[in-house]
Amino acid sequence: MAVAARPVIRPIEDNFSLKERTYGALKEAITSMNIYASAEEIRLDERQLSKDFGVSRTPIREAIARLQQEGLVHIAPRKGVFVVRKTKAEILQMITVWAALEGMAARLITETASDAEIATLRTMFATFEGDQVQAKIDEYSDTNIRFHQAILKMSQCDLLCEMAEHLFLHMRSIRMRTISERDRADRSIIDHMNIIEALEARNTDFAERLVRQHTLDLAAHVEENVDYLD
Amino acid sequence: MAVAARPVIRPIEDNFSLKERTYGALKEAITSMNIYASAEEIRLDERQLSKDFGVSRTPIREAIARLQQEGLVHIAPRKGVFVVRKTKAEILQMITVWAALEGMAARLITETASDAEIATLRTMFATFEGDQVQAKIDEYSDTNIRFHQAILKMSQCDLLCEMAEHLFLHMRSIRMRTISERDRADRSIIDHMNIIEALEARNTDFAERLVRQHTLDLAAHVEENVDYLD
DNA sequence: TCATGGTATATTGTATACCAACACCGGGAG
DNA sequence: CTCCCGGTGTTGGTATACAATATACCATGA
Repeated sequence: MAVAARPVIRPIEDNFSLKERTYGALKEAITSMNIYASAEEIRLDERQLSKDFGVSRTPIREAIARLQQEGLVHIAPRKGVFVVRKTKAEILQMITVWAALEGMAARLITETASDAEIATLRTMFATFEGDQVQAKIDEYSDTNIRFHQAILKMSQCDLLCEMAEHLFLHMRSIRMRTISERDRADRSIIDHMNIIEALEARNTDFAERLVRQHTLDLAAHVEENVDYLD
Repeated sequence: MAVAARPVIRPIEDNFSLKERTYGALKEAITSMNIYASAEEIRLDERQLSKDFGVSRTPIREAIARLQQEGLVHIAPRKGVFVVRKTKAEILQMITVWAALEGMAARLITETASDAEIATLRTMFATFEGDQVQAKIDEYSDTNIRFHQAILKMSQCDLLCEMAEHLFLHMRSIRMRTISERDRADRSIIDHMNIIEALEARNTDFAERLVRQHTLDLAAHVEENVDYLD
């Protein structure tokens, strides 16, 4: 059968509104910058942004309103819009909540995920056999993050994933590298393997406990070693 | 002594901007209405709201942008803004996350709260001695909600509290009354007492497990009995 | 009668002008 | 030298005009 002369299947690439694009651009800019590098507050000038983006202030303001709701910026009436700096206490709370979310994700995985899915977790660490971890410390850092995101995703609970992602967004500006440092990497990979084993064994309570404790250990580490906050 | 000619005491309560007040008003309106009463979508008309509130569209739009970010409304470009209706699956996910959060709260309570604080939980149920529960079913429903909020608050973790509150906001429109029905009230109060005991005993793991299971039981109940969603 | 295309209208998206409030700075008085 | 006060500029807040587009309705022709 001949193919009909249909013009073309054009899904019409997303016509994002200016508000949407401005929101995305600002969010990206904020999360990718190191907020804690300079001591002084970082201010967003509506009119300046308006010129930079080449749009009017209206979409800028709506984007800022959303960023405010998201907790990324603080609007000081008649003074300016400022990027919020999380306090150490707030970071610790975020990690605590993260521990709760990821722990629940682990539970769900033991109940619903397939063996094949769980098996994919092992492959993530295939390149870190033996003592390769120290050598590929940067690469491991990325893998580390992807591992935790994989756990969340595998839970099949979109909300869980979304909320954890949101928390992670706020922590991106803090250099995660310094958090999972060399001396922690070895311990980390052991934890991960134990977690995978618990998942494979469908040991719900144990898997949750391991995941929770692993994340709470991070909190303790931050509590003790991170000092460039506040 | 004559009263000085002070202009007025005015605590200047309305230091809130129009955007802020519009946001609050819309949020209150949305959460207090029963979204699922009618089958058709509920639309918010900017111009209508503009007239109702007596302000221009700008603050309305900024408030709507925030509500969108919060997940309460959906903006369909050039078509209108609509109050989002949560699906049953989304509700179940919210309850699941809630279980994780409140479980973690219970953990924290066993580690940091004072005996006196924990004791206050008992007083909440003082008026429901014996079989009073069935008689005061409505009142118990409120107490039930306050109990869970008290747990979150007592955890001393503001973020935990805030995120749970946010989840609760989305569920308010669903009649919680029907969720904690007569036949569940008895079981509920038993669970609560067990939870309090575990907290008092500082039994971290057990308290968490009881709290988590109590909430997951709710999820199972919703799964089975709630059918006015979707 | 039905399909098709144009058009009117309604609704949000965007730009811009103006306003009110606050910060900042400089000068004068003590 | 310090402190107060007022002018002035900057900034977010608000209103409104205009543009773009989705939708419904209607006319027209097969």
